[in-house]
Amino acid sequence: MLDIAFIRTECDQVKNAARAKGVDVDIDRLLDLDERRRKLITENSELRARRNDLSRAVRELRGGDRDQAIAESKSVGARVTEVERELAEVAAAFDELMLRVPSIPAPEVPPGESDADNLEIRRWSQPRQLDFPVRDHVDLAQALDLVDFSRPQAYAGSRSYALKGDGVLLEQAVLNFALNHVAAKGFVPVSPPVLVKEQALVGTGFFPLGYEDTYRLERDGLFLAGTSEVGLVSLHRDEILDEKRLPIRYVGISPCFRREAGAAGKDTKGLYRVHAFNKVEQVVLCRNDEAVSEQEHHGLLRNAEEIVQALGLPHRVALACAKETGLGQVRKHELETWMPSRNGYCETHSCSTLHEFQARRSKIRYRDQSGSLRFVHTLNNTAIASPRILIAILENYQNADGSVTIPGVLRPYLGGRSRLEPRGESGSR
RNA sequence: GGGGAGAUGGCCGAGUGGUCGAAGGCGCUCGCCUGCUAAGCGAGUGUGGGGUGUUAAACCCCACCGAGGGUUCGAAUCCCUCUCUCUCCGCCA
Repeated sequence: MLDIAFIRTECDQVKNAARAKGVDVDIDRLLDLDERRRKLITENSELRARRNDLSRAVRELRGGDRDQAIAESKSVGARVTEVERELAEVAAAFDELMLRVPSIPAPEVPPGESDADNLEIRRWSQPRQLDFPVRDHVDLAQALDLVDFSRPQAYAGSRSYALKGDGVLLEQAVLNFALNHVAAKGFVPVSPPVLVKEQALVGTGFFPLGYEDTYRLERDGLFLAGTSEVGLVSLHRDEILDEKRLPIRYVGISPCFRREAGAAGKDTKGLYRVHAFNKVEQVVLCRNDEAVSEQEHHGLLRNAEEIVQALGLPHRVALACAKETGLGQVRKHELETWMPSRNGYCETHSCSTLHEFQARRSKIRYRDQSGSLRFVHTLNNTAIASPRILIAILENYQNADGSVTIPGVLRPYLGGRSRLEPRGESGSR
C-alpha cells in the first residue's frame, strides 16, 4: 500500500508503475473516490461538532430552548447517519482500490514483458559437462528410492509426493544447513504459524490478488500461507517498534502451501511445482531508508548465494523486469539454479524489497530520532526451498553409475556419507 | 465440545449516561535540586483522520476505552452480536 498523499501528488508515477507491472487499477477512480471520501469526512466532522455543541446545550438549557436543542440535535443526528452511510460505501470502494495500487519499481528495474527480459547480473560456476546420458531428478529419485509419486498422487491428488529414505534425510540436510547458515549471521530463527487469518495475507500483500492461489479452510476462516514470510512479517503487525531494535532479521522455517491455480498443466512432472513444500526464508524489517533497505536486499541476496555456492550448484542472479516485479515489490532478484534436465537456470530463490508496502498494510512502525512515526521497510528472500532445490542437487551431482554425490556441506547431516547409491547395488550405505 | 471470568492509554488500574482522551500510580522525556548515584520538586508524555496554514512549526475540528451494530439530544458507561484472552471440566497430542 502506498500513501494516498503520494498517490495524489505523484499520480503519473503511480500510473506508469501500474502500466509497467501490468497491474489493472484505475487510479483516476481512486483519486475521485479519495476526493469524495474527504468531502464526506469533512461534512461528517462538522455535523458531529454541531451535535456535540447541541448536546452540551441540552444539559444547560431548560424548557422550550431545551426542547428546541433536542429537536435540532435529532435532525443533525439523522443527517450524520446519512452521511456516514454514504461515507462507508465510498470508503469501502476506496480501501479496496488502495490494496491494488502497486509500489513504484526502483530506477534500475528494466522494462519488459516476461522473464526473458530479466537482466542477468552474474553467474557463478559452470554446469558440469556430463559424458553420459543425463537422467532427470524423477528417474534418479526413483532409482535411489528417494521419492514416491504415484501412490501419493492417488490419495492426495496431483502435484503430491512423498519423500522417503535418503530423500527425507537430504531434505532435512538442506533445510538445516540453510537455517544454520543464516542463523549464524544473527538472524533469529522463527517457526511461525502457517495457518493464518485473512488479515495476515492482506497485510503482507498476498491478498487480494493472490486469493485464488491460496488454500482456504472455510470452516475455520483460515488460510494456509504460501510462505513463512506471512507469519514473520505479521509478527509485528500493529506494533510501534523501538528504532534501536532495527533491523530485525528473521530466518523462518515452515511448510508452504500453494494452489498453483494458474499453472494447470505446467511442470506437472516431478518435484518442480508442488502444492506443499518446505522453505527456509529470510525476512528483514529495517529503517525507512531506501539506502538501508537496498543494502539489506543485497545482504539477503548474498546469503542465498553463499548457500547455493556452498552446495556447489551453478547458478545465476537476475534482476526481474517490471512485469515480473510483483505488486508490492520495488525490486526483485531471482536466483536461478542450473537444472540439467530442464537445460536451464530455474528459479529457486526470490529476493524482494518492498519498502513501506507491507508495513503500511500491516501497520508496522517505529519512532525515529525526531520522534515521528515511520513505517518500516520490509524485505525477504528465500534461503532454501525444498524439494525444488533437490532437483538441482540430484541432477548436477549425478554420476554415470546412477549414484549421486552428496555435496560436502551436507554430509555431516547424512552420517558422513559421500554418495547416495542406487538401491540394491554396491551395498555400502 | 460444555461452564465461568474478563478485554480501558507503554504498563498497572479507577471510572455505570453528559463537564472523560479518560482519576491515581508506575514508566518515559525535559528542567530544577544534588559532589556522583538515588531520593525529592516542577512540567510534559496516545493514535488515526479532516481542515486552516503551508510544508517547518502552529492552530481548529472529528473519531478511537477489544470489533461491529442498537437505544439516546448525548455512551467507556445501557442493550445485542462477534472476536480474543484467562480459567474449570471433558477430549486429544
